Amino acid sequence: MTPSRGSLFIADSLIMASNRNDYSFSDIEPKWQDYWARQHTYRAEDFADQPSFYVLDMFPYPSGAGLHIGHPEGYTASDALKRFKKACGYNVLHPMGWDAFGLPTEQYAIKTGKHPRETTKTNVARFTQQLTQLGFAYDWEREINTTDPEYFRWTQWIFSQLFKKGLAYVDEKPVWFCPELGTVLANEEVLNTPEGPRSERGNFPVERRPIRQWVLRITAYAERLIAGLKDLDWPDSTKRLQENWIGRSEGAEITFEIEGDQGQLQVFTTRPDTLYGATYMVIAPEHPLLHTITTPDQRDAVQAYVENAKRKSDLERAELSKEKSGVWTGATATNPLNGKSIPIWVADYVLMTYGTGAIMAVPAHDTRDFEFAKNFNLEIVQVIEDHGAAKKDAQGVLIEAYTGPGKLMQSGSLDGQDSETAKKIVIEELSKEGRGRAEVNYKLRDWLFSRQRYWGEPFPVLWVTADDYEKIDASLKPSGEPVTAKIDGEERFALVLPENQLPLQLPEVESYTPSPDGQSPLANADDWLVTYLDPASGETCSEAKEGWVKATRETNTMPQWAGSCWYYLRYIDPKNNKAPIDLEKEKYWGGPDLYIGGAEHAVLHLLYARFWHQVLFDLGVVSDPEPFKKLFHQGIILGEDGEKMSKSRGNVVNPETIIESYGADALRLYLMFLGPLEASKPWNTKGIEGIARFLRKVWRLLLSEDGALRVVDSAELDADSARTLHATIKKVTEDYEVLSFNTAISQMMICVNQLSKAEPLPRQAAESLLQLLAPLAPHIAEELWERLGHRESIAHTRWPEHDPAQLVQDRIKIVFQVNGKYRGDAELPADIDAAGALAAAKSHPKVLTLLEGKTLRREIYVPGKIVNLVAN
RNA sequence: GGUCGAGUGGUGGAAUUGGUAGACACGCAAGAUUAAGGAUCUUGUGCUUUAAAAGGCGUGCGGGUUCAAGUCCCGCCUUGACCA
Repeated sequence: MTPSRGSLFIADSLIMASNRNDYSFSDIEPKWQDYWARQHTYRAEDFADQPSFYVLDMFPYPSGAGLHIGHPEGYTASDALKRFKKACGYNVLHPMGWDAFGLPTEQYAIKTGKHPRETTKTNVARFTQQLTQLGFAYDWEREINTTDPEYFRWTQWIFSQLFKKGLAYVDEKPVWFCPELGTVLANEEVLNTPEGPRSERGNFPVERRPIRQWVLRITAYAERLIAGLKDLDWPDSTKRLQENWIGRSEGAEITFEIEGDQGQLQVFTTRPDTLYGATYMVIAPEHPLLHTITTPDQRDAVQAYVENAKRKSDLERAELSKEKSGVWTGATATNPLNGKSIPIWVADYVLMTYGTGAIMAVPAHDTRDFEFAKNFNLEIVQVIEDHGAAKKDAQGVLIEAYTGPGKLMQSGSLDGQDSETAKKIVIEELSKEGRGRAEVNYKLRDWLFSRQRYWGEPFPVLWVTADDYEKIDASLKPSGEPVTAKIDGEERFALVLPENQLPLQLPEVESYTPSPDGQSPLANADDWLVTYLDPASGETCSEAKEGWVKATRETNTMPQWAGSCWYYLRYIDPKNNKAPIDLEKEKYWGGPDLYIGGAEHAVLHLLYARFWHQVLFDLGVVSDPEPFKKLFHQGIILGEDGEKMSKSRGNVVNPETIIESYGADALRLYLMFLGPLEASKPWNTKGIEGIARFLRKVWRLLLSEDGALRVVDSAELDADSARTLHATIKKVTEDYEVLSFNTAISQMMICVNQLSKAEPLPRQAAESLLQLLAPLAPHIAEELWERLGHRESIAHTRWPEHDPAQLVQDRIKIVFQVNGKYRGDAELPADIDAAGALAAAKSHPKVLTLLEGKTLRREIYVPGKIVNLVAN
């Protein structure tokens, strides 16, 4: 294996020669990466007697493509912050893990037959290597992987808790199904495109199909999810987004009698004050009462209309700009306030999934109702005064809905009331008669929680017959109503596996391909599918036993969101095999002090995780109802052309090639130097030269070309350099705290430029500079630190503090303005008074000429800054 | 259509309790050094009038407040994100 001693020796000495004196990042970087890993430099210690700081990144999906340049952006910020906080004396927790269930791996398995487990392993190894190469020093002892049975065991456990609390149920509503992907999708995973509804992943057409689904009752937490937002330190835009997504609206549920004794119709409205203006009603094509109320002569038209509506998406149907369609059902209802008879129409702009699936239409004051009424010549009655604000034609007829404020009119006894008061009166009157009540409605729908896929967490659920269900111990059942479903045409009851039966592992299957009818690949794993169960303990066995009951397993798997809903908790206690997390550890670390991740997860992941966390809080698993107190969205790195990086555009920048040419430190610094962390900014490969120069300057600042140290132990820094150094310590410290890395780097550049003029360079100054640089460029900082003679890592040194006394200047520049324009300046004593400053200004030659022949009207002196002389 | 955000040199971006706009970089130009350089160093670089000195104009557009506005207020334009 070894060729010959001689040749090796020569090669070594050659490397050494280039290595000693030049900044050779390719030698330095692996050395320190290895050091941090072996020394466990950034190990987080439970219960250490220091303040804790937990910084969390959104963990990646380990795709086959490896890291792209977007990953290191946020990860550099968190790595730098972690190193900074540690130097400031915090016990830091900065973990990393893998959101490894998911479609691409499974697609790859379908194509190649390779088990997703194997692909995941390969991809994780690649990602780990790439992250290490970037100098990210995680506490790898806390690494988690959502596909690890020891992890998803607790994901399943959390699902069981949801099930037992009655927060999980099975439904067979129409859901989005994507034939291409072979799975159903959540509303959030479907995009509204000009070609109709498409899957977010892959942009394939999707359609509505009724399929048996697991659904989580997130709507039960809608109120708390809105209320909890208030105190979070999140970007306002993200909070607003979640708020809109939950879509709370206050209003009333009102009961209309259907004429001809056909029962009642419930509607939800946010404008009960406009009830007198309700001139017709609309029910959704899916409304259960539609067929009962439709009159025989309208039946065919209604039937045809309903068929047509099935093909449209909710978004398509709700589109404002679209021409409204609809058909009269032949039925009429009675307006509960004025007893007027109004027609009931069916129209697809009313959605079954929102409110009650029926509305009272007030065309005068609702845009969509107005368009509909115009289209079908329905009566329009204005009941809110507009005082000339509404658009009307020459005859004084409304030409569009008036949605503004105003007092009531044409509303009987309510005339003259303002809307808000009228709402209350109407609700009060109706509820007295039992025809209505105040009601809060949410746009948020329950969370469709199952996928017909292989590569996901199996549900810890068994289906049994009604008779057998009776025998099952209550601890395996939901607290409220049983969860039932028709499976193969027969009614079955759901129960969950007991904790000691978890994790429920995925079976080995021959094919990962889902069947075109929406059946999961798990449905073909016969041995796994059927099991026998002890009704008392929930223990299972593949053989039938005396007194045990036969059960079939749930064949759906959980969506990718499941694992990411609670991973931030598991980092705190990754090896716990008694509970998802130990409460004492949870209390010690608290939630993440900072969560850094892209804004694209503003509604999905962040809302789901908050929901689970609230449930875990109710269960006593965690001590705080909110998981992420502080959130930061990094912007995205665009391609050099200013467009989003994508393979098809060919503008993708690969971090590995940048590291090869410039090193990880340069890449890290440059990513942070590009602009504010939160901004989207274009990559520019040329710009990294400036950073590379900066790093070489730092190297040369401390080491001369022959490799000798340039620092002098006992030297004093000149006043200018000292001021710059201390100003830099101050600014960099403040900037790191708020993630303003771009300005911190500028300041360090200024400092290096200044210090390179200082001769000799005191050791103290050089060391402070390295400490400031270390969070962002840790490799070069460690290397130079070592060459300065230190035996211990720079990570263990205490963060430098600036000396305010060094910042004080005895002479300062005062700017002179005449009539608000700069005309000169002067160095004046810092403590100069107004009279002195004004006198200095007035004696400045240029100021003198400008004031000549003019009368001085006003003199302004802003202490330490500016003199403005107003004259004409 | 609505909501929110953003418009600053050739480029990325600094600067907001209102106080010299363009820090720091990239790029470009000139020079030095070098066998060479995609290395290093120095100088210059918002636009414009001018030989120069010295001016004028400048933060999307138009108004306003103020001694003073990139920063505050009003209206508009463009653009991005999200929602409908």
